[in-house]
Amino acid sequence: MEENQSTEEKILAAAEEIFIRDGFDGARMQEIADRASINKALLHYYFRSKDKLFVQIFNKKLQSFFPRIAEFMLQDASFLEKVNFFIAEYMKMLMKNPFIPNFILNTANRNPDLLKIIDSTIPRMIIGVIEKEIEKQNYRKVQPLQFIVSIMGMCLMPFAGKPMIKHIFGLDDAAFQDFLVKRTKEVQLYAKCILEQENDKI
Amino acid sequence: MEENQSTEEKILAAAEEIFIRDGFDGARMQEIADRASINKALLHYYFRSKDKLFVQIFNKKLQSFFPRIAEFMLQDASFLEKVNFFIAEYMKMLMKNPFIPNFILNTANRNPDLLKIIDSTIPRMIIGVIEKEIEKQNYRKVQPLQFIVSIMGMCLMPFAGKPMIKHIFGLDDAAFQDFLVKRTKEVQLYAKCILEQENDKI
DNA sequence: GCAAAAATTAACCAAACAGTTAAACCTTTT
DNA sequence: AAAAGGTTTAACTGTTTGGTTAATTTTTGC
Repeated sequence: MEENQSTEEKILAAAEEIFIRDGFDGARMQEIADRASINKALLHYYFRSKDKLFVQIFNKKLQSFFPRIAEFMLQDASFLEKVNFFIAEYMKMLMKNPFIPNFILNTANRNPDLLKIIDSTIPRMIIGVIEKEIEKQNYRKVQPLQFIVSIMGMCLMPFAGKPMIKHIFGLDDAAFQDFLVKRTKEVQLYAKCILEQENDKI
Repeated sequence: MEENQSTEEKILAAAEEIFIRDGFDGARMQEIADRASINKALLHYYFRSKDKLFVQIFNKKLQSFFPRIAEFMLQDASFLEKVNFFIAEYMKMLMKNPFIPNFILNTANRNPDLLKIIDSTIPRMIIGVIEKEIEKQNYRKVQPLQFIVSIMGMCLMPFAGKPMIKHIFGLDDAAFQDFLVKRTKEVQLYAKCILEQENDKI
């Protein structure tokens, strides 16, 4: 625990760790207090309830889950460049926050109402961009939603499924890390394959 | 609650529902008992502890998470046929058990030791088959592990991320169902694209 | 039909939990 | 320097939880 943090920051940092590791139901207020090196009553002094503290953490993490790519998507780079950029940025974020996918997806499944704060303007604008790009370019008629979900699935899977993948394929930490490092380029390649597939092959 | 089930079956059915919906920490023994229409003490009479009951459910679900495809993978159909079969079978299973991905992946993340019962012989055999097929056929040098993880990610994502996808893209139940129905063919198409990408394009 | 065994229940228990209270402590203001 | 307001703590509370116990009911074996 760093000393030069304010109490509120210490609490948020501790709560983030515990909630992300244990989920809402598994997390204990006492453990959050211990990790922040404060008395448990202070948690309630600052955040009133477990729910309110959790929502705070969840909303914060939810924002990093949706990459800030709006600006880039509207630039006039080629579509493939945009897709590659998205994949690279997203994988970078995931490498830094490997437990986000599980935390967000699981919480969203248990309590979909928490998603209400999301502003869907940007994701839907991206769909629009993709639709136009696909029509404009000689890419086959990929369904934008199916395409996006596939890209996200390919990016997220190694993180959401890490223990599973490591176990069934017998990878140690080094081997898994190697797998992760190579993943960005592989997903970018797959995206290119999917987009450039000629129409007559379908 | 069906009447012609044995008490043990009633408990297992109720526990499955509750554990899959709420996870281990969120589940309550009392609620499982209520749903099975029995006294809570009976749970412990039959399964001793919450942990033991949970492990029973988890192991059962874990098996359906790994499709029985060993036989098919060893037949002499074409590789693309095998991949398509895998995707179709897996999507079929997921349609029937839409909450499995979240339950399994989340539990595995929180408690990787529970994966120890998995027999990895078959998954690794499949890797071997893919390696041979890729070498034999004129497919480019796809990395088998990357390829499998991608296929699984594309299949699982709609289920693990259902509330998220529905919300950010504004889909109602019907629209999401439509998305799901079209998904199998789309993933099969993507898999084909990935495999058939000519070497010189890379 | 009856005794032994298995199944089921109501009542209970100790631990764990989120949240509260009232007092102590520190910092700022005047 | 002392009042005031914000911060922190120890101790506590009411409830929920997984699990137990001892008694009761049902089933089984003879």
